[in-house]
Amino acid sequence: MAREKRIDMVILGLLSHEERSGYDIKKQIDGAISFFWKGSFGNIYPALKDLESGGLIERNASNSGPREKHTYRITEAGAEALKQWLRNEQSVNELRYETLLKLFFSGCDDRKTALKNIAAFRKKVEADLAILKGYAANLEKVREESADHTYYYLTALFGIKSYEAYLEWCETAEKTIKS
Amino acid sequence: MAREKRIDMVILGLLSHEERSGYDIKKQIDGAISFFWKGSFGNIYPALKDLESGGLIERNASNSGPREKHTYRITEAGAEALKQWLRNEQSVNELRYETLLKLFFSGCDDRKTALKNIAAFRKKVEADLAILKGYAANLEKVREESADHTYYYLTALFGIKSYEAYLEWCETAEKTIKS
DNA sequence: GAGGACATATATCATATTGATATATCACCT
DNA sequence: AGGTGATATATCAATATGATATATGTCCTC
Repeated sequence: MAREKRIDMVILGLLSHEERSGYDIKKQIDGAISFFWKGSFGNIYPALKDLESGGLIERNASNSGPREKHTYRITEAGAEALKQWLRNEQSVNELRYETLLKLFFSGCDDRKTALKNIAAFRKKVEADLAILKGYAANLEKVREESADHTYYYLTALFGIKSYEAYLEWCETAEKTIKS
Repeated sequence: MAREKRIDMVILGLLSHEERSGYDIKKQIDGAISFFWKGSFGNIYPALKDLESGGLIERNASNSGPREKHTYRITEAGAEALKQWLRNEQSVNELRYETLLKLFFSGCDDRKTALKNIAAFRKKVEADLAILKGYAANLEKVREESADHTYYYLTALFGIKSYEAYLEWCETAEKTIKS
């Protein structure tokens, strides 16, 4: 069997707080979640249909607005499935870093190429780190309000710590390659 | 268009050093490369055929041994394609961390679940860190021999620095959740 | 030397994901 | 009236994953 559909769990997790449409879900994933998990319309919409036919979510009556938009709510079975997944300690954690792949094969070209790739990586990391820091600062203010905010904060902190380590590594890597 | 086939570049990079079979390539990816890029038979074998028909690699005459095994060598066109890719500064770098996804939604269950997931994550990171450290120690010894080894070492160092940051984060996360 | 376990070697398939594109409405500004 | 960009859903080709199928070679043990 191929890997389980994690997008199902992302959807259930997001719906556990509030009713949402597919479009809303995509926007949310693109925000806070995207740095550790991705989602696309191409898997969100089919997943919504599957979850509905499996009884894990229910579709609300078309909203009153003029535009076609259907929101979904989580069912009890859905909440149970979400909990089961949370309680399963086995998790897939993987990196897909093309920058490291290029560095690994950098012996095939001169060192300037390697340095350029590291410089581009550093630039991206610096930009993303600034975003994460702003996000975490906002979350820290509201951490007392609910446990959820604490968890959101901790995922952001993970990114901050990682990215800071990446920047330190860039220093070392640049020095090593130049020497 | 869907994302470019990076497996092609992994194969070209590996073949740029030595002739190999699909099986050899898989083994190599599973070793040093797997912590930042994955490959499977399901995409390696089709990619070998595509690369061959595109003239980027050539298949050697079946080897003398009794078992079916064909090795491939890189062509000049293949080496050029590899360089072009190396010189393209745009790279896809992404995380897929189910542990963070679970943590993000941990408000749906009690804090014990969150702590268990972090503990499992920590255990895995500690094990992988030990492997990476052993790998890096071996590479440091032979770093003078060729530029390649320096690059291999730097990718391992990236893993070590990241994983050490992860472990620090685990400490903070556990304390925060318990308090 | 028969049998089992495991590594070697290639191939294929169902499922999952990505990234792009298509289509259409709505909100806002000029 | 026209343009831009956000909202909203849907679908598709290309790609990747993980499992399975098939078969041979090697090594150890009983």
